[in-house]
Parts: sequence; C-alpha cells; structure tokens
Amino acid sequence: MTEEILSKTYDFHSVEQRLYKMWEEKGYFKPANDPSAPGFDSTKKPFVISIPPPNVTGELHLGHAMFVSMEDLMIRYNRMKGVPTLWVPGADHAGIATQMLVEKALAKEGIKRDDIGREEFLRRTWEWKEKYGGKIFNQIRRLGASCDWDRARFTLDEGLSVAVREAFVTLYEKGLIYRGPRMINWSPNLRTAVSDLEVEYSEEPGFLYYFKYMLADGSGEYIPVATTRPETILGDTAVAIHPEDERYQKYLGKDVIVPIIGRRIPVIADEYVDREFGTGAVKITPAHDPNDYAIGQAHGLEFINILDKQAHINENGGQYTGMDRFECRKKLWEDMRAQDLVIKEQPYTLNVPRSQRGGEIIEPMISTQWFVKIQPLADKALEAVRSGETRIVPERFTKVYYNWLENIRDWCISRQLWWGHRIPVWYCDDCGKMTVARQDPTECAHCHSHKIHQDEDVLDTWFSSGLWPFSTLGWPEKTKDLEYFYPTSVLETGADILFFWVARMMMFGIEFTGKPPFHTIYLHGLILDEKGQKMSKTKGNVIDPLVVMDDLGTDALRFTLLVGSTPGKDSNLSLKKVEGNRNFANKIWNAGRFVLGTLGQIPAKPEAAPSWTLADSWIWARLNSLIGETERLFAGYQFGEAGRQIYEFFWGEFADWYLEIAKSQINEGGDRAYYTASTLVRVLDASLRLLHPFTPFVTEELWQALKKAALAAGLTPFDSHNDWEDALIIAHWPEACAAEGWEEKAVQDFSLIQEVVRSIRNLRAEKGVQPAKKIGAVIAAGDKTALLESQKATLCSLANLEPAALKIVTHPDKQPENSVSLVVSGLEIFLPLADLIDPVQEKARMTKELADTEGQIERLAALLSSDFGSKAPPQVVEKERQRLTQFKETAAKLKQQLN
RNA sequence: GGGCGGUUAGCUCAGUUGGUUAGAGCGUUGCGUUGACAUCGCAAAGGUCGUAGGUUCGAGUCCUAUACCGCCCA
Repeated sequence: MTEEILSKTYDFHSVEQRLYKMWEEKGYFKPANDPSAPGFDSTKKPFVISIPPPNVTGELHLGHAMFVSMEDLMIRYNRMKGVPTLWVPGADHAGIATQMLVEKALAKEGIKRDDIGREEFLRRTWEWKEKYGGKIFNQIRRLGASCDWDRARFTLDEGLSVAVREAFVTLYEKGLIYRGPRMINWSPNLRTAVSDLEVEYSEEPGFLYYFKYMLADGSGEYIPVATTRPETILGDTAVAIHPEDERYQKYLGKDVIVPIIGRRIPVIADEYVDREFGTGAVKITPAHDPNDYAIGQAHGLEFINILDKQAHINENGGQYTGMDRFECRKKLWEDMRAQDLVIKEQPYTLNVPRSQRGGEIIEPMISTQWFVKIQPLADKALEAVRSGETRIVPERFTKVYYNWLENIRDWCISRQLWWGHRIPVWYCDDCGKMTVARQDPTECAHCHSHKIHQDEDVLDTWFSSGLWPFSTLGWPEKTKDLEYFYPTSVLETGADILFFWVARMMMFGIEFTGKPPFHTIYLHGLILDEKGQKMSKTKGNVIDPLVVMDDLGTDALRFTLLVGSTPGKDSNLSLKKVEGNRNFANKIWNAGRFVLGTLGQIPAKPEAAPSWTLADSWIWARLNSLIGETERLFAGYQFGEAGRQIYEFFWGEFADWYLEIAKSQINEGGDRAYYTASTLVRVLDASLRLLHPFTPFVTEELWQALKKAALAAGLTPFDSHNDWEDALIIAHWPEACAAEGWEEKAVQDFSLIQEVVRSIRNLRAEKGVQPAKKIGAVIAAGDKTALLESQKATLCSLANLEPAALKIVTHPDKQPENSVSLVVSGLEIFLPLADLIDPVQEKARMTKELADTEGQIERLAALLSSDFGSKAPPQVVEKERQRLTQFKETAAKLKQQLN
C-alpha cells in the first residue's frame, strides 16, 4: 500500500521551492569531486560551465530562462552520468546599464551624478547593487538552476578586480594595450566612448544635401559636393575627387573655401572617392568620419574637432559654437542657402549609427582612449577553432566567428563612466609619465614623485567578462579550482553575443592561460513571440518567465524552451505551447500515480521466475532503444530532439498503450501482476531519469514517491543491480541494456497488435458502435495465429471485444455471417456488425480499399523491376519485397470477400 | 555590397550520415467520463515539403539558379 496520497493533478506550487531547497541543502549542486575536499581524485574529468553572467540589476527575461534551462540540462545530465560537475554562477556589473539605472533614479530626486561626485555616486550604486543584486539570482533559482551558489562571483568582486588588473597590466607590458587619440564612437548622452560592437546601424529616411564648394581663386567657379551631415562642413579640411575623374581634374591642387566660416582647404585626389555617388566630389571631415579619418591620415590633412562631449558645436564652429548638432545642421544650411551655396536636397536613406544602449545617434569623433591591439589575440582565437580545439555548435557559426576575427579592429576599452574597473594607470604631475601597476602605487615609477593621479576612466564591462571562465575560478592565483576545473567544458549562450563575449573569452583565455576556455561553444537562438517577432516593451508582446512559472510551472516552461528549437535557431514561444507542456507534466504525474496505485495490488513475492508478456517485452525494447537514441542525440547536442522522443515514448507508448495493458495484467493477479508492476516501476523509473534534466521538479517529486513505494513492495529500479539512490538529481543516468536478439520481433509483433486494435477501434467509431458495447470478432490470422491467440486478453480490453465471442482461427472456413470484414497486414478481421451496415456502402469501401491496395502493388512491382531492384542495397530491396507480398495477400483477401 | 538562416498540415514547428505512402503539438470535426489523468481518452479530416532545373535506382534531405521573409557583417 502506498501511504502517500498524490494529488489528482500535479501541483507545482507546492513542489518547486521545497525541492529546490532540499537539493541545495543536501549539497547536490556542489561538485561531487571537489579539489578542496578530502578524497579528491584529480584524474576524474569534470564537466564545467560558467554561467553567462546576467546584469546584476537585471530582471529575469526569457533569454535568461533559455540559457539556464539549457545549461541546467547539461549539468544535470552529466551529474547523473557520474561526472563531477560544476556550474559557476555569477553576475556582471554591466557598467553602462547599471549606471544609467542609478542615474535615472537620481534624476527622480533631481540629482545629477556630477552634483554628488564620483565617490558618492559609487556608494549609491553599490547600495543599489546590494538592494537589487540578489533578485536575479533568486529568479534563476526559481528555474531550478543547479549551480554551486557558494562559488557565485560578481565582476566587481575583489578577486575579479585583481584579475582585471592582472590582465590589463600584462597586456600593457606586452605592448598590447596602448593609449592615444583615435577615431572612436562617441555617445553624447552617456558622454563616453563605446566600442564598434556597441553601435547598431539603422536605415532611416533623410536627405542628401548638395551644395557649392567655391574656389578660393575668386573665379566664381565651384565644385558641387553632396553630404548627409551638413554640420560636419565646419570640420572639413579638404575636398576629394577621384584621380581619374575628368570633370574635376582642373581643380586639383587648387583651394576651395569652407562655406560660412571661410577656411581655405585643398582639393585632393584619392582612389577611395566613388565617382558614381552624389556629385563625384566629396568633402573630407577627418575628425568626424571613419573613412575621412583614413584619408586625412594618408594626405596629412588637418583634423578639426567641431563637437564637444555633448555633441554641441565647440569653439571651432565659429558662430555656431554652443549649438546642438542637429540645430546646427538646420541653421548652417539656411545660412548657406542665403549665400546661394545650396544646390538641392534629395531624399536619401541614411545608415544611422545608434547606441545599443538608449538608441541615441552616435558621433564618430577623435578622442584619446585606451585600446587593445587585438589582432595578435584574434589570431590565436582563430587558430583554436580552426584546429578543432574548440568546436562551435551549430557549425555554421564557425564561419561567422572567422569572419569577425579576421577583420577585427582594435578594441576601445576605456569608458568615461564611474561604475566599473578603474583603469590601473597613474599619471605623474611632475614628469608626466605613466605608471601602470597591479597594486595602487604611491609614487611615480619614473621620477618617484608623489604627485600622481589615477586615470579617470573605467574599463569596458566586456573586458572583465572576457576573463570570466578563469577569473571566477581564482585566476590569476593558481587555485585548486582553477587547476581542476579549467578549461571549462561547454560555453552555452545566445548567438547574439558571439562577438561581444564568446570571442573575447576565447582571446583572453588563450592569452592569459594558454588554453581556450572551453572545448565547445553551444549557441542558442533568440526567443521570439508566437508570430516570430522580437519581444519588446513597446510592442507589448513580452512574455515574463516569472509569470509563466507562476501560472504553468517551471517544468512546463523549461520543457517548452528546451524542446521548442534546434541549436542556433530562433524559436517562437507561445503560452499555448507552455500549456501543452504543463499538460505533459500532469501526464507524467498521473502515469506515476497509476503505477504507485498498482503496487498495493500485487503479491509480496513472485512464485516463479518471470515470464514476460508481449507488451512487457515490447515496452522494454522500446525503452532501451529510446535510451540509446537519447544518448546519441545528447552527444550531438540535439537536446530538443531527445526531449521530443522521450515525450513521444512516455505519452504515446508507455501511457497510451502499456499502462492500458498493464491494467488487465495487474487484474490477472499472482506473478503476472507482480512482474507487470515490476516493469511499470522500472520503465517509469528510467523515464523519470531521462526526463529529469528537462523537467526536474515533477520528476524528482514523483520519483521520491516511487522510490518509497517500490522499496515497500520490494521492487528494483530500472537497473536492477542498483539500489534506489537518495534523490533523482543524483541518480544514475540509465544505460541501455545490450540487445539480446528478441527485441525486433517483439516490436514487430506488438505493432501488429496495435494495428489490429486501431483498425477495430476505427471501424467501431466509423460505424457508431456504442463505445461501451462489447462486440465479438473472428480473426483469421494465418501464420500469426499463435501470436494473436496469445494476445486475446489485450485485444479484448483495448478494442473492447467480448472475450467469449473472440475467435482466432488460422483460415476462415467461410466468411462469418452478418459480418463486416477488415484486412490488416494480411490478417482478416470479421466483426458482427452487419446490421449496422449498408451493404452497398460496405462494398464501396472494400472496393476502394482493393483499388488502393492494387495501386500499391503496381507501384511496388514497378519499383522492384526498375534499377532499384538491382542497384539499391539488398536490405532495402528486401523490405519492399516483403511489403509487396503483404499487399498481394491483402488484395487476395479483399477480392475473396467481394465475391 | 558580402555572408547566414528560413520557406514542410489552418497555426507553431520537428525531421544530421539520401532509402521510397512525410511526423508532433495546437486548432478543427465526430464520439466518449462511476478510480492514473477532461491539464483526459478514442477516432477522423488536413501536406504535389517556396519555385525551376540537376545529381541518383531513389531527394523534404545533396548541387545550381530563383522568389519572398528574417538576421549578421560592411
């Protein structure tokens, strides 16, 4: 008897938090083989994942839910396989995002960050972090993440800050970090530089402005020039033409006059100029356009910066000084029109650079910043993937990775923010030289002056994230964790941060540890809404994972995310799907409830050795083949497909068929009941093990009940040589039993029984036989007579036949009277339903069936006599030959009945 | 401009070494409920796998071209 009464539907509310607490308290999230614990075995290869650190002040979204589900699946799978696993959690300080958040909060109090100063601002940001920083961790816990919380790290932790210092100084010492004025992307609102990656380009309607560049010689002649950004005219230092452009040859070497402000600038020739674009002559603004910057350098032009930090016109803008950039655009153009310098404006689609954060228009500017000389690092990161040391899944992203690293540009790492790792460089007020140090210096390394001050800037957040896989394990210290757990195993994250994060970890990992930080990069796609659109607050189509978990359960959400897509592909999520998987969780629950219920109805011990029914053998064979398939799919990172197959097996085979048959087998009592229960327990156990990485909560809860009841009944788990473990989370992953040779036949035989049952059900439904009404049947089974005879009980219960009226014969003496006949895979089934049937209709049905069958015969005969017969592999041909034979039998029987 | 992905049932998607009548869930239709589950069961309808060529005994699957949608890079 089972003591436990399980609720009729699975109540995830009462389960999830309790189980999570239990797992954590029992230490299951910690590595089974810990280098700091006694009995450590350094020869065991661990499985390690570093979590993609979410923003410390962030809120859980589906992207998080996706990676947590995926990583937890891999971790749980490996843990169950007995591999020591470590999943390192943590959070990212997210410089820009967090600073913006805090500034916004301050703004509500009417405070600007400059009002309170750096120190106070940082104090308040830490306060904010302490207050809200734990939130995201708790939300990740709700997803069931089995990470080792004791090892949780934060990018601004002391240890990680040491790592950042070490990395910066090392790179500096190797000459891979430099400081200097370069063309960078400036975010006027944030008043900081951002990297190339943090700029997004959007196509927007605008104008191409045509105007006159008057010659300086007073001839009244002009060169027509077009631009999309007239305000940059203020910073023009040349007009360029193509060297072979005959239209403008005559102006080469002459000077022209910058409109309004009157500066004399040269006309130069450069191959870069596109003769087809605009007028064929272009203005050159070396300080505010990346292409012009290159030309400016090549031709030794003057670089005139016309913008200040807020993108207002600076003192170089003459009468426009102090004006906003867009205001200046208008005003300048009006003034030029007044002076008859304007030719025309033409509608034009612009490619506008916008900030990834906030969306404001980014200005290319020259600014003194810190850079990483990236090519040497990129080369090594390329090589690691080319050599196969690190593999990218799905493979097609390999090309994207190559492409980016092959064309990479130096990385601007300084940010004019306060929240972040301050650049470890001190400037001497006396000798002017720099001191770059791991420890805060008290004096200048060159002249020993004490008048030094630290660089005001902080590092790009991704600089510290790039160190994540090893900084979290203790680097640069040679900790035991680092030694044992590094390199990590799989890096799992969204395909959208391949460049931002993954590539940078690869570069830094190899540079600082000599090893790529992981052997596999697994990328998942974006989660879109059910129509395939990006979720956004403005569109109002955001699905909040916390709400979904509240409404439908964590397992349902996880299963949906895991099974909903294939590697690297975006997937559309709809609540309908999650609902479907909530139903699946409930199905698991109720199948479990049924199995538990049977355990009270069986004898304490069997009397004889087991004799298995066809159904027992069938479900066992199917289970074993499922285990093998799952193994194969997991090895190829095909988690979604694995989940789908387990789902199909559990619902479509175990619950729909085996459970139904088990009911009558249990009713037989005695050994039959005992061994049926034992099969139920073992198949359920294995299923729960296979499902656990996908749906950890419902499986654990049910498994605990199963274990208790099975122990009471003296039944073993799936692997009968093992005892029941303490918890499913650490239970052994099932291994398929070696095939013994009977499996194929059992599956084939059972399929035939299924077909017979289905066709009887079908005909009953079609003819409107009362579902509760038991009917009789005569089955002429030929060489399958013995098989059918042995499955009489099953047939009766599944097709609702009257046992006394079911006759299995080899051949019918004559067609039973008043019966309707069915022909299934060479068998003839006669059902006494004549009174329900219109003979004309019946004849039409059979005629059609015969025609179909003969069509198949024709098709197969043609196929077999074609080149297929001689060139296709023998097994394939044989398979078709058998089908042909069966169709012929069927046709013969149909003909006989029609006569 | 370059690259990648998608196009399979009304909808959302599976379908990884090419094997011959293409699968699931949802939705639709009909029937069904006194102990596993109505968050359910049984059954049915529904697809020339974007288009055009090609390779092959055989193509949803490989190749070429093309259309449309989406993404990335410039």
